[in-house]
Amino acid sequence: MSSMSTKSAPTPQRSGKYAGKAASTRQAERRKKLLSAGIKLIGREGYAATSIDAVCHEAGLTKRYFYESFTNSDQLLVEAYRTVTQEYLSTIMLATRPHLNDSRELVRAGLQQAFGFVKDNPDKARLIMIEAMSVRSQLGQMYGKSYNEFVELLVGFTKPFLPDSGCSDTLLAVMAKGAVGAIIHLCQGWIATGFKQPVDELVAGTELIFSGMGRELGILV
Amino acid sequence: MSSMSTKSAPTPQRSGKYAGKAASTRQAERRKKLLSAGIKLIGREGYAATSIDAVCHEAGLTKRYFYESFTNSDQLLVEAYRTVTQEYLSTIMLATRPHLNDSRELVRAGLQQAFGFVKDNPDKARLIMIEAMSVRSQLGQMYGKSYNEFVELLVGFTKPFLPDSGCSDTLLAVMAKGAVGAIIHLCQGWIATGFKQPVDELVAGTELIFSGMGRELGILV
DNA sequence: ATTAACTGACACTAGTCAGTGTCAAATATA
DNA sequence: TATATTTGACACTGACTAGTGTCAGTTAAT
Repeated sequence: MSSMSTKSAPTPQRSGKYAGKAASTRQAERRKKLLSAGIKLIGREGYAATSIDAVCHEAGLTKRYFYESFTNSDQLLVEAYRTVTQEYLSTIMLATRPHLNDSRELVRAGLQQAFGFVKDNPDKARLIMIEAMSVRSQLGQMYGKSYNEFVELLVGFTKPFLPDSGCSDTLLAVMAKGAVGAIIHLCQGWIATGFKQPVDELVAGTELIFSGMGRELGILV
Repeated sequence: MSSMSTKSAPTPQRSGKYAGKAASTRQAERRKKLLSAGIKLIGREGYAATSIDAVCHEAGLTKRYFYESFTNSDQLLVEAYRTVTQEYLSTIMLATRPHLNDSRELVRAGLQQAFGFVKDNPDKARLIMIEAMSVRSQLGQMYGKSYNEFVELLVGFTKPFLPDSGCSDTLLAVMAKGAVGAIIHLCQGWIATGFKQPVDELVAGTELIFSGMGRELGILV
């Protein structure tokens, strides 16, 4: 197994640098290129229509480097999904940060960003909201997981305003999941129809749903 | 092009019957078998993993008969989707018919059936709620269309209870789409986790969402 | 019984794509 | 300059599958 003695370990003549960059740096750059290419193509053409060759071509790399960073296309999808979902959640958290103490403004800012991101990043949105759920294998769990993060974010937003009586946690969870589902579904339809409808209408309608839920939960609006 | 004269039109020696059934009957039966097989396999294994050969095998027929009824697997999916969606809507309309004048009971009965159908027909549910949306091509429009039928059903339910003031039609449409989205999304998660959660919890949570929306719209609850 | 339509099993083609291998050119160090 | 590593282009294999074709056996009617 291990190289034995004098001759079997040839003295490395290089440090791993190439084009002025360390091996790990280059590797990371390649991975990032592939990920971006994957996000773009899967979001634009769909997962089923996106071949590994196409991703590599889009990234300006060859297959060997694909298999350097991913074991198969499923894993690329999983990583792409994770990356974009993370980004999506981050931008929403960022947009809502200034409004954490005003429930009305909190909802508005959150929804504005939730829909705004989709319009500004249609490929990414298609990826996480449409393509991701079709794939079995690992992603099924993956999808559920990030989805829960989303739900937890919402519950986290809600909790501070909640009167401590009210409804059970399970019920609250169902409602939060439903609310997330409403947003996602509206986005899906919005994407499918080429963003015809103005953002404000979507936000306004969703706001009403949320404020209704708030009322139902005993939150003053 | 057209057959010319005396000899070119050989006298047909049969009426088209076979196994005691007319040609059109047999054709329809085969089509139905293929459709059922498609629904089962696509719902169970996913569209991407379902080959035409597999559908034919499941149906107990050979490929020639597939192409007798469908031009390609996309079309099978479209027809399967149309069929199952129709069935789904019908059962909901049936379940709600006795409660058209009591908004509370109407919602309860509708939701009970909306979730109940999913649990009773997991393959069909997976087909129309998960597999269908992933496919581009014709189905994109198809999906949007049936989806709208769903929304219109909901708006139709709501209208009789609606005070004529209130909100615009566009806003109402957004809310209805959101509500449908909430249900579908809850179902998707439910399917993915193997129906662990009891139906009643889902119904109860969704009821709250609906009653909140009702309040927001000025419907007395 | 003979003939023609129908049926089912299966062979065949052509295209796609995942995953691996080869080789020459480019780059860094000695 | 000489050597080893990194890189990119591309060939190659094997598996899968859509769509078409063939052919022998079965059924219905003359």
